[in-house]
Amino acid sequence: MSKATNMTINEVARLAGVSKKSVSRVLNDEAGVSEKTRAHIQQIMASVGYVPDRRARALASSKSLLLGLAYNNRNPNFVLELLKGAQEAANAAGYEIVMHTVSGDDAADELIRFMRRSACDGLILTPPLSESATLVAALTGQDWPVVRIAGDNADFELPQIRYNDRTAALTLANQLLKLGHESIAFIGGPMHAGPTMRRLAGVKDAVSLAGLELEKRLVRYGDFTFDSGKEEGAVLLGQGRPPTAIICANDEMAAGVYHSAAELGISIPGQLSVTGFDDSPVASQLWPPLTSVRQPVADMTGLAVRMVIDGAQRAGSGVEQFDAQIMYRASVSGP
Amino acid sequence: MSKATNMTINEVARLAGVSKKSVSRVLNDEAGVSEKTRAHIQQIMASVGYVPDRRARALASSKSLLLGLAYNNRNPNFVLELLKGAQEAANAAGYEIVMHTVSGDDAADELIRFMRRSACDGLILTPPLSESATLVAALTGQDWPVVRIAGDNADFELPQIRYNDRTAALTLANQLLKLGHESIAFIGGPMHAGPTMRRLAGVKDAVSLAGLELEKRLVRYGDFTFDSGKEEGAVLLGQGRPPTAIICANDEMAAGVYHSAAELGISIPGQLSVTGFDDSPVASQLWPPLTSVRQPVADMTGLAVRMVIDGAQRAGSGVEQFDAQIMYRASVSGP
DNA sequence: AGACAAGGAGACACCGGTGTCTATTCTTTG
DNA sequence: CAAAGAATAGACACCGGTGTCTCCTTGTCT
Repeated sequence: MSKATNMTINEVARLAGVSKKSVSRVLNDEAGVSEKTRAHIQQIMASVGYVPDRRARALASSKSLLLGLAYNNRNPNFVLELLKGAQEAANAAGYEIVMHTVSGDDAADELIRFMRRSACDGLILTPPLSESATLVAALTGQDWPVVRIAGDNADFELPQIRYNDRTAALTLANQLLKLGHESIAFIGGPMHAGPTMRRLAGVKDAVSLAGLELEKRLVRYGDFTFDSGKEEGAVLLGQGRPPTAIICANDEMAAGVYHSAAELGISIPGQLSVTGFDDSPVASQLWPPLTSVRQPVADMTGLAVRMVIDGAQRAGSGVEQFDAQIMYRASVSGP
Repeated sequence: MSKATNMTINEVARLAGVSKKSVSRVLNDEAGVSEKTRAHIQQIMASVGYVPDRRARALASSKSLLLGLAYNNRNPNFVLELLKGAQEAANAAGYEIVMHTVSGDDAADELIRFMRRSACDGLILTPPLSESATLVAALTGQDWPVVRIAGDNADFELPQIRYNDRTAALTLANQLLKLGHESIAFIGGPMHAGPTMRRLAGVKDAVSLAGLELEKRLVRYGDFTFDSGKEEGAVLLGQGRPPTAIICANDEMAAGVYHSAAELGISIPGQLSVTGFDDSPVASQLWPPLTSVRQPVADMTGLAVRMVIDGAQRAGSGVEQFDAQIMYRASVSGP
């Protein structure tokens, strides 16, 4: 309803009968203004609906109050969860979020150019971008703060928000073992990729602890797409001794496994238990609903935003750990 | 790799042996500089890697080179498609996209405050926000350009990018009729909501044209969620004379119908044809793959961005129409 | 050759705040 | 009660560009 008022700090100062510097002090919660004067100025500002000009503040203080959020993830739910957490935390602190999709080959160059163009005050790197060693190296030592959200425990110098998918995979596999599964398969994303390796490692941990061995023939690699899950699922289920449980590195691939199982007439969870990662909406929509690993994504970006704003550039300083939650659903039962 | 250089326009001007105003002219493609001087200045700028300070430009020109993208849509794929198209077009023009999720009740107030805080140069309204008459009214006449992306043909004063889901629904229903279906059902989102009403109208159009009638008992309303689709699907399929085809107003609800059909032992497409809207990834992942209506979302936001940048505020000026494409898949066959 | 028009380039104020330094006022203390 | 010190407020330059106005070239026409 209210139209823009276009007040300037000078007019407010004149109305309040003080200098514009005093108004500025009140705006920025600086010391050096008596309580009485401060209250008076605040009252004037409120009554005329004064909103300071972001552009002028940006120039004078060399802070743009913008934060960059870089992503190249293919999972839309994941990305929007990231955005949601970031936006809430940013707005609460008077910042705005500028999204940037990394699409080219040279992510480092692209992001550096983005940061210069946009004049963002800091950058939040999300997976899988955040797990590229070369990218992280290139962004270390730039003159703006960067926080990584990543699952690895690499000893980079950038502050990190870490989620522990290895432990989550271990817990998940343990649960399957406890139910009596002895033939557990794993479908990862691209081989050597961080998430794939961590989740595979977690499964291996659990199987080893149970005194069993993860058979090579039961470890397959897709590319996180539905089709690849379907394909690798078909390979696994078409074997002589098919597994009784398949742990997939994301929900899309698990959905693909559902398809393959249906085509082969294999019932879930009767003959086959299936699990996923990410707890995306599709997990609840599959039939039977898919057991999946849920990461507190929005909380993580929220913290990342606060860390960037605090200028958390102190080297190697922060590795904040977040734990995953396993959403048990009907896609899992005893063999 | 390259570190920030922090050149100022003054230094560039000194290096080039011209006034800073001339550099500014070159930066902004203004007239008043001879080709020779222009080339010289450009060469200097390139050689020192000069990037003008966005903050200073913003203050001096009262343009922030930021565009707001407001959304409250629940479909992540849709939102990211919007973002993708917007970002590409914006970056090409030197702009950045600031995302804003509308979450509160008073969208108008929230957006006006957002625009003032963020100092964006313009706003893109996406559905369903863009179809709220009160919101559109409140945003009309503000001192920044707004472009609506919406399916209605309301005669608002704001420029609009229009997608035609009514016609798409008509075409879809026609196809089903042609296949021999005489008992077609419809599951919409909330009653009275724009998309629901338009899609329903399209279906009604087709049925009427075929000399048939859309039975009241075969029109149901959900809320665009998987669960509601499942529920309304169960109602439709549990009736005495169940429909042989169900048109759903989005893919999520269609997925719900799949569940209900499976529980009742009804085969798709053998005994029941199902269609959705949005062509979200889930459409290809359902079994059998779902026939769905695809809107060129990214193209629409791309155009929206260009219109906002052009300051397309000339009242009632633009209604640009985009046509939908129907992705025919195996979920449809003759009865 | 002289006068005039048109285009190219520069000087300078200005956008709306913040940073720094100085002047004033109010306390506190010997 | 005077002097010293702290707290408060203001003056003014400055951030790095753009807008406006003026001046100086250069070319053209009579």
